[in-house]
Amino acid sequence: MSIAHHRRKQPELVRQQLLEVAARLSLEQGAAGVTLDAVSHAAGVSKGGLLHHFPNKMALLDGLFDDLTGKLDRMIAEEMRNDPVAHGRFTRAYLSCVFALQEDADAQGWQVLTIALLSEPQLRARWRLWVADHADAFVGTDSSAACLLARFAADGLWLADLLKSHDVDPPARQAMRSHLIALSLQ
Amino acid sequence: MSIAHHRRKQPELVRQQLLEVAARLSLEQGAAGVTLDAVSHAAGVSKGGLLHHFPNKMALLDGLFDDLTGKLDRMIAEEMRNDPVAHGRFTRAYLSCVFALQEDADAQGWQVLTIALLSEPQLRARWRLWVADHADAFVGTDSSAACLLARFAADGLWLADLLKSHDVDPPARQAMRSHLIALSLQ
DNA sequence: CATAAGATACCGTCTGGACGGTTTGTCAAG
DNA sequence: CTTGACAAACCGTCCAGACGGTATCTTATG
Repeated sequence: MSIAHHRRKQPELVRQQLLEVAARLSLEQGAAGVTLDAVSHAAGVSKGGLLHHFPNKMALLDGLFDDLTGKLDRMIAEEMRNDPVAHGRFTRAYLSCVFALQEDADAQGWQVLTIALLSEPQLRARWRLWVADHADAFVGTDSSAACLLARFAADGLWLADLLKSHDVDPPARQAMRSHLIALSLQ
Repeated sequence: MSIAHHRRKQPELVRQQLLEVAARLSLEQGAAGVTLDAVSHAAGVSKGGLLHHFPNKMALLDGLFDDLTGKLDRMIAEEMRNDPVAHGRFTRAYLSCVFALQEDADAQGWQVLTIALLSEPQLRARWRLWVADHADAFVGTDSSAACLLARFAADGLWLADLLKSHDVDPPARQAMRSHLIALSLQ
């Protein structure tokens, strides 16, 4: 009898909403705040409704993972298309994405994902796979020590942002980025 | 009637054991695996026994935090004492510790701490404090962009080790370290 | 086009188990 | 004999997931 029961059905939108809410909740309340009850309620859907879209909690986290790595892959592909230099091309695209992500609307999603990644061994394994796939794919152009270092530094900055442990002002950020791009070309 | 009741009392040892086990458990089973039941059982102590040493779960995590940051502080101080160059001295000490930590017995502890840090807003705050304190203390010598970058890169490598997402062989590791030390001197 | 017959998208309740924490009791050391 | 170091049973809460139902959508058929 409730609203959602009678409103126009929009499964894809509800699904998206659930993922979005899951990301937001973990930001605000920590990973422990991501409960089926909380997510479904905040998304304006019953728990049964949530479990219809995602048969269990892991599936929800997997959905988040797919969603975000999908976007990341597309962003990276886009960046790589605009880069004429082969050597370090993937690394530079990765850098661009990580630096862009700080102000992006998806930043929240990435943050929850990081937390979930570290917490859930299963998602850790999926991330490992993602990294291995890309390392394989770009072994010819991006396997140098310098490129690896540049990517690690980007990860470190990203981690600092996540923990809000350092405050890096925009000019310093830009300088850092230039430095890392130079590294990727070396 | 049980063993622990009759064995020679050794509270400090039990306390240490509990911290150690908590670290190990989260490594093997993820942060969710760190339950009072699991920790106490694996440490050969009852839950009541655990709660005697740590009045609640947060106190256990706090204990872990104190234990590890204490060790880190001592390691850093030790490294800094042996470094004649003032500029970037803290950064180099930090680098040494992070690189040393990979093979260290405490590595596990640090890994659980990272996970807990990301999961628990309260511990995030404590880490923020630690970073702020050290940034203040060494603002004269280690606040350059190059030093910050070097530390970020070390964090990134550490994260990669935690996630086991990249495999960096020892020579590459060494090269990376040299590079970062050079950065800290620049 | 109408409509029956599924298929899909939900709702709301219930349950079993886990988990953090309390309380009470017991033993041993000083 | 007091106190610290545990044990063991217990409690309230929360949570993942199951289940049975209802409403809307789609499709095929007459």
